[in-house]
Amino acid sequence: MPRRTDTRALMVATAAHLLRRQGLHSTGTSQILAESNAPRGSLYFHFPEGKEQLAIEALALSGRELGERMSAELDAAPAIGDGIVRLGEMFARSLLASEFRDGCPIATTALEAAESVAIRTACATVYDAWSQGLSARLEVAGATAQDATRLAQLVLSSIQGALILARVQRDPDVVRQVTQDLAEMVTGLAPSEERP
Amino acid sequence: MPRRTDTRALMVATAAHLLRRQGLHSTGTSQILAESNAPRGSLYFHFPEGKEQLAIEALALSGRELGERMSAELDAAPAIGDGIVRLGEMFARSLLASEFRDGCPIATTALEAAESVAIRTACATVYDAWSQGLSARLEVAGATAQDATRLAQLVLSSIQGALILARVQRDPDVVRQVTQDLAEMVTGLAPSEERP
Amino acid sequence: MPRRTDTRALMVATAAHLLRRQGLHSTGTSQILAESNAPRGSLYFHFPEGKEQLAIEALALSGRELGERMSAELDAAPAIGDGIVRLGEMFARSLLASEFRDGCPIATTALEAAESVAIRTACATVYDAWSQGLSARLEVAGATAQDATRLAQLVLSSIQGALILARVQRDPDVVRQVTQDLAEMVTGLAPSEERP
Amino acid sequence: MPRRTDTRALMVATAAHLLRRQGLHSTGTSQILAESNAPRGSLYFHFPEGKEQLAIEALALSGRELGERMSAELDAAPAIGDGIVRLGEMFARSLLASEFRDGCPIATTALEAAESVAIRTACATVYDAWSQGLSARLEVAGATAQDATRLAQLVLSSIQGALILARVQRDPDVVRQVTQDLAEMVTGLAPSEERP
DNA sequence: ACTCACGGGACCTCCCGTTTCT
DNA sequence: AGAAACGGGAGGTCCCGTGAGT
Repeated sequence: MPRRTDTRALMVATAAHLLRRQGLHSTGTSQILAESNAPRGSLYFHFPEGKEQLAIEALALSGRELGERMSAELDAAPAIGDGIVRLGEMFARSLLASEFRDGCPIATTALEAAESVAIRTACATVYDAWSQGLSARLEVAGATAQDATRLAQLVLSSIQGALILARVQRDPDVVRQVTQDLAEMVTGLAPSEERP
Repeated sequence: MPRRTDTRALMVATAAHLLRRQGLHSTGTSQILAESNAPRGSLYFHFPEGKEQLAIEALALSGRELGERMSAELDAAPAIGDGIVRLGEMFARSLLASEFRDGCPIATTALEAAESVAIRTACATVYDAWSQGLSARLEVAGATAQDATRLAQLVLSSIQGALILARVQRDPDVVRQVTQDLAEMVTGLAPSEERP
Repeated sequence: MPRRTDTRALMVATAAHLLRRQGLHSTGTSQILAESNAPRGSLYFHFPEGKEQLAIEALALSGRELGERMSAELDAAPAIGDGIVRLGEMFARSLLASEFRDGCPIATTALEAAESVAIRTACATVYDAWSQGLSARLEVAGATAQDATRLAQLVLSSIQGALILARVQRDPDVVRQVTQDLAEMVTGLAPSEERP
Repeated sequence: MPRRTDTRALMVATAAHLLRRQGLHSTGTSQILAESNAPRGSLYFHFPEGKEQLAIEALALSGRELGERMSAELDAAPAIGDGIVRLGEMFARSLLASEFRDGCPIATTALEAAESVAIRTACATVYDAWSQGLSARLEVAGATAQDATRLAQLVLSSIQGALILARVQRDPDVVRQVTQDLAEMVTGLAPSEERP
């Protein structure tokens, strides 16, 4: 017997997937419903606020999932620099596997939905979380708190931008190059406990 | 009859402005028409292919205009690093002056319009031009051709990404920080004729 | 909630009526909706394929209804010839009662919609059904299978053509004359069981 | 040096061609203009009343041209019955050569444009002319004036209807069968001077 | 004599949200 | 909870006709 949350969760997951590929305005509620095998009415039962509420939850889900994948990649490498390179590889693979449709699951919606405060906030929250994840690992690698924050923003920005360029150029190389450059930049860092 | 190009050019400029702020799907032809004080019929007279053709010309216009502004900023500083910092300042000012609506005039459309090859190509062309502008100045500053290309992509990516983050966080600081970090990175470059 | 078929059926009936009088291109979805007292959204709920799907169902409805009326007229006369004359009378009355607007409910759309295979097929199906109805009765009246088929096509063609002429001339006499001529032609037939 | 009537005549001919294939509502002024290589303004210079005036002239042209072809076919056969069969062959060839697009050049517009008195009249005029051409030859073949008129209407109606059926069935056989049946029907006629 | 550009209405489609009935 | 149907606004496209300008 299907639990009541199943349909709801499926709708969020479907929305997350479509938002990543198409953005907010290209993703109709009808498409979400069709791909979730759910009738129209169910959307407004589970999400009384409608499309926006669903989108916000979808962004949060994408943020969590991709955040975990990013953490896993970073932790899989001994040095932070290698971790960043792995990040680039991961995104490059996503792009190739999806014919350059799967870039950042947040960026498209973030740029489109400038008019909605709620959606903008949801995007900001995800970016903050990712940034903190990066920052924490940069501190462990030897950066001061301040440097870590700055470097995390730089790394995040560069990858975000590279994903845009890669999509329009249909070539994942930018992502790889950028992450390699970033890796070199952070290689100088020493483990924090060994600093004078 | 007004000179034939007036209305047409105004429509392209209006579209460029709206595309930068809202992206493609949030910008209706009606809005473009209304803000251009043009009747419906004129759109399909001047742009037989419709909205897509108008969008492509608008993207090209934005690309040209912003490209020139970027070049001007880069050339206004003695060192390439300072030029990049000026770039960041310029974008930060745009964001503040527009309540964080005016970011990159290409990025939103680039991410939204993945389905349209013509629009994607138009975006790619603009990014290429910008990248080459950066690359040329990096070569003058002493980078090898190969390094210049890589660094240009890194600079462009970082700024693109920082503009996204700045918009959702409603804080232009990321742009400033990122450009400062990039400036440091390129400071080591020496004018090419002085290299060993 | 009203029983599910009401609005839908009303829309088909309205479309059938308008198609008969105006043809496909002169009949806007707005007019169909207005005369059905239905909101826009209902059209694409009940007919996901849009106007074409609605038109096809309307043609089928007209074909069925008029087919039954034709059968009734044919069966109301003892001899097939008299039946054909009754057919002519029926069409003449329709023309007069509608100020020459109600001719054949299929013909206008059939000629207009040459570009749409689906609509053409729908029209062909109706004509086939009518032709077979005629043919069956001609066989009963003594015609061989082959003659019945040919005569049915002749009768159908003549009436179709006469309806066009009657509309443009605003005079139903052509229809009456043609059906009388056709009646004479089939009077020679003897009931099949009495044939040598 | 092109005479001023050249463009005008070309537009009428183009319109006649398109009206035959597509009918009135499917034929935009833009298409006529494009296929005539004429600018928009020229239409209203040569035809101040606009599309309707052009359509009326086009219908008249088609009526004249096809009337002459029909007369030629009728006169090319010794007996009126054979002439009618030739008529059928001619129409069957037109259908086949045009992938069933070229039927009667008047009928589609006649049925579509019920709302316009002027167009309806133009169609009626053409049908009258054709009918009289047929009638005259039937009289020569031995029919009384009254019979000739009736038979002409029957022949015209049958062919008109058969052209509709042939188009939707994508098979020109109806036209051939119908004209053969009509031929048999008029074979009994004797040259008028030999009648008692 | 001819043309560019305007002018805006109407077309079909599709959207998102709601209501009412099972 | 789910499902069917309503409700109407807005989307992009394309139409036909008109004047100001050569």
